[in-house]
Amino acid sequence: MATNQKEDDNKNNGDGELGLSLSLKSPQVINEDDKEEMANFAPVQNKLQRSELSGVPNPIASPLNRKARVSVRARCQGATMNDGCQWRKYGQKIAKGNPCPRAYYRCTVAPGCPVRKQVQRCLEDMSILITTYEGTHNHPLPVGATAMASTASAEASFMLVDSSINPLTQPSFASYYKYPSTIMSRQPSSTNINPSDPSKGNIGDPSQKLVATSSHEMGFSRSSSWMSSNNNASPRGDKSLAENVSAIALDPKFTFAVAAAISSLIAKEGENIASSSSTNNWILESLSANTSDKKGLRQSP
DNA sequence: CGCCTTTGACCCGCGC
DNA sequence: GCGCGGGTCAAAGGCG
Repeated sequence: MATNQKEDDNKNNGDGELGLSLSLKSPQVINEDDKEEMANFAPVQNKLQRSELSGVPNPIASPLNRKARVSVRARCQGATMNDGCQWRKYGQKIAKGNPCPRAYYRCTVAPGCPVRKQVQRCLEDMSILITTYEGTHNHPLPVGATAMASTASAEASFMLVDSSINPLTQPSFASYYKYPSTIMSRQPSSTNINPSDPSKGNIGDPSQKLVATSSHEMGFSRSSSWMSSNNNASPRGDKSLAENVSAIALDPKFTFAVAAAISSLIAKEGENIASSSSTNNWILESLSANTSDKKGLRQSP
């Protein structure tokens, strides 16, 4: 029931999450790593169009808004993650190849809100919940979500660097939102490349991981200074990337804060993001990638 | 009573 | 053209 569901969600807000994987995708360009996941959700685009045609009120629906999509992976024992929004379940299917049912939720915070989410357990690790948000909220986020979103966005301040943009010259995601405190760059997994040097060719490698540095702690229960693993830019310099990321990933608040943050950002600037992604493949890769083995989390299969 | 979940049916796109 | 699979609809029933 709804009450039980909410209780589960709340319960799982407090514990049980060990990490997450989060990605902001433009379905127009799909990396190899994302093929399977995107295959799982790709038909949504057409279905959303169909929904519009079938008379579902969707005052802000547009191709740009429809393409806003955020995928969040988090350890969660409950049926869903509580991200601060209200969701109504409108369907459930057992997808081929995954015995775990996929649940479909619609945002009910505001009537006609086009945002939907799909929730499915990871086949390879049943403790991981894959939540895919799609669409743009046409309403202010609830207090809880807004608080989490503002916390995460202001403190973590995600900057998306895509395959063709020079992070130093191109207005970034972070600059859109006027959160200048963070430097984020794609880091190659094996080579030592200074993110400030685009000539090194690190931009555009889909295998590269997005990492962020924050000028101060995120307000979570653990120190959450996000550091590049190899540029030694840390003002603290006393924690390895793995330790830092692990600390972040271990904090359940972070999971939901990030989810809410991205959702909020999309709500605010969905068109900006989408228009930017029309020429680029925006991908916010997992922050937990480096600790995925440890935590049992995996990147997109 | 209102809102929710459940669940079978239906619709549509895609591959063959 | 047909079958399959994913996504959505909507009726039915439950709960607070």
